[in-house]
Amino acid sequence: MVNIKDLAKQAGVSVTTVSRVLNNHPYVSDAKRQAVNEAIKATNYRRNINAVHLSTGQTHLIGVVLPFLDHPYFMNVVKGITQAAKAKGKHIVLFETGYQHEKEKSALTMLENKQIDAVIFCSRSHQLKTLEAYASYGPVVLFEDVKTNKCRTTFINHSRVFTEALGYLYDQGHRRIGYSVYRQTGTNSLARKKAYQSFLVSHHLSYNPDYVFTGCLYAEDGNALINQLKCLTAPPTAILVTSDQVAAGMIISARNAGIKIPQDLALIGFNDEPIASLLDLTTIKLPLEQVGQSLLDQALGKQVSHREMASTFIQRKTVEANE
Amino acid sequence: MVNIKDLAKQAGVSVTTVSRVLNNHPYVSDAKRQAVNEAIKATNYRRNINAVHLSTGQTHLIGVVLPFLDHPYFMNVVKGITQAAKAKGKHIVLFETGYQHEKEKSALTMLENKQIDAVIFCSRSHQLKTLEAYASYGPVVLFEDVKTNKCRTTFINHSRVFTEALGYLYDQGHRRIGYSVYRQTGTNSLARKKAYQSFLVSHHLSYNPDYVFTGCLYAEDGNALINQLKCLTAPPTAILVTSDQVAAGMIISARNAGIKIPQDLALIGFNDEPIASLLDLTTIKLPLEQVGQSLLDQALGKQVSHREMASTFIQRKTVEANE
DNA sequence: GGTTGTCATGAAACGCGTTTCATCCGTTAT
DNA sequence: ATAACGGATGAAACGCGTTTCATGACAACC
Repeated sequence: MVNIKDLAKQAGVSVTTVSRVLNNHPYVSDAKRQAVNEAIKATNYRRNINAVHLSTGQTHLIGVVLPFLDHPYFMNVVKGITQAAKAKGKHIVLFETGYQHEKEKSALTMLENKQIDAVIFCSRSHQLKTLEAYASYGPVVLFEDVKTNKCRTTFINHSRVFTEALGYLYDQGHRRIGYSVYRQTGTNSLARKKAYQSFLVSHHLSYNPDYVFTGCLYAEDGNALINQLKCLTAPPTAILVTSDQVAAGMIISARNAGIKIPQDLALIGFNDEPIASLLDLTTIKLPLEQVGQSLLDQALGKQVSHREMASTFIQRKTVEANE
Repeated sequence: MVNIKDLAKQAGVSVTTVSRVLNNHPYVSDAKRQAVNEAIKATNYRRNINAVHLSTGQTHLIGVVLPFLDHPYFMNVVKGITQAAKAKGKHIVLFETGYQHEKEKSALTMLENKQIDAVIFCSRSHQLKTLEAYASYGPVVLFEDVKTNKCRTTFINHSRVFTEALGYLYDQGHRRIGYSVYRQTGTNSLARKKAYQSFLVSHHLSYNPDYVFTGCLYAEDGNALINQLKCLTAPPTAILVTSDQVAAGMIISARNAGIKIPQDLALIGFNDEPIASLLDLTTIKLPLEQVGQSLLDQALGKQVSHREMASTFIQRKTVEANE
């Protein structure tokens, strides 16, 4: 294997000059630059990436922490992150945690040990403070709407999105409106809860705990949700479902249960996953790939920044029946 | 940052001995081993991973090449690979290619440049010969059933699986049997085609090109397939669908089109994706996570090996209607 | 003419763990 | 008693690119 030293000898310059050519630095005369380039070609030189890493102290590895890989929501974020990473010559290290504390911690420890340059939390179970404490070791990026001057964030204003969606359902005549989430305590869920409660108050509706469904993530959970619904004497007439997966499960189960959508039950999903268009599901599209790109961008950035991403309401046929 | 040299001084031993302790090598006396371990604790020493990489010449990075990330099939393989990688202290570099030649090539080039230690092809568009040529630079692992003594393989015998499934449908009385695949030219598709043709011959059935559906990968494609079906005067009474995604799309579209499943159309899916149980889809489960683990294992192994993985027939309600 | 500044260039320091090789010592085998 | 061998240990070589700092040359400015 030829190295930069051989190259220098071959081109009749110093290793510094070679390095400068390699990294496109200024202050190299055209003659020498060309000589180096020729030597590179002649020797089929390959830069030793490990030596670069040792020298620069960077690993070019970005940790990506998420609970589940097998869900379109996270998958799309990862897709965006991966694309952006490739463009920047970075690699990603996946931490599929299932919200286990220790697994999240292992990502933080790797950041502390400089085994990764930065870490992106797509979702977390650790406290914000814990993550902030590690921000001194390297960039910590969050996909959630929290106030912090230590971590970078890209987020969706779930509070506003939820409020708007609830308002839309209200305007369609719905008065018994429910919603589903996965966790009760995540930042997003908390924001939604707050928005929901505020909405009820401002519209003079009473709170019914039976209208709030938790643990909903996959299509099977939508199936279970429909079964729960059947036990209610006054079931909700509309539900905001925080994943199209779940909504899809609901639509399929509802058919079997003889529940007509949207007549008996209106649904609004989230994410605009592929299944949504197939089932004509009205949904709120989130720009997850862009979110991923943004997250990676922030992971590489110098400054702490905060970015809000917009969502899009996609009207199909699970709220209003008319074509 | 303390380094191995400081550590050696602190413990009163040579760097070699420290290295031996760090790597659990034999031939270190208990006394020295303990002294080193104490020094490690006292100084909060962290091994510089980049120095290790430079020294060993390994990157601990494994390339994973696949066409699409957003499909349960590949996602599950990646999941298995990622899990196994974590256990072995390796990291994965994803190459989402969309079957573009150049993108696949970039993975091979990285292998050549020693930027990754090995590369796993979950699916490929390049010729086998091309991949084999790169096997001299590092392990090349394939998820397909091909004869090669240069690349390692983990595979499913799609030919046998297909033959069995076709036989099952035949025994159920079906004589107009079709199948769907994504690509026409992939190893798996070719194996299936062969199995299909052989099956027709041995069962004295005639070949009808209208019964072979290509370009089927996502649920939407299942929707399109049903539309195609409606144009046929003698549509197949049973279809082998090589992804539950597609089968799911078909089931949903079939309902809207008034096609009864399984009475009018029997379906067997593949992969046992989550949606399959929800829709009571009879399917052939592939152990994709285990496949992923095996692939990674082979990527790290010294020897070229070939492993067949078994599939499982999961009977639900899209072939036989009874009970 | 002297000062200041820009461009060009290379020597040397820096980052750090792994592994080979030589050596020394004590023990077992002959 | 002596050769042979295994265990223990450290010096030194190896892997290699980046970056700081010093220096020289030349142009521009006062």
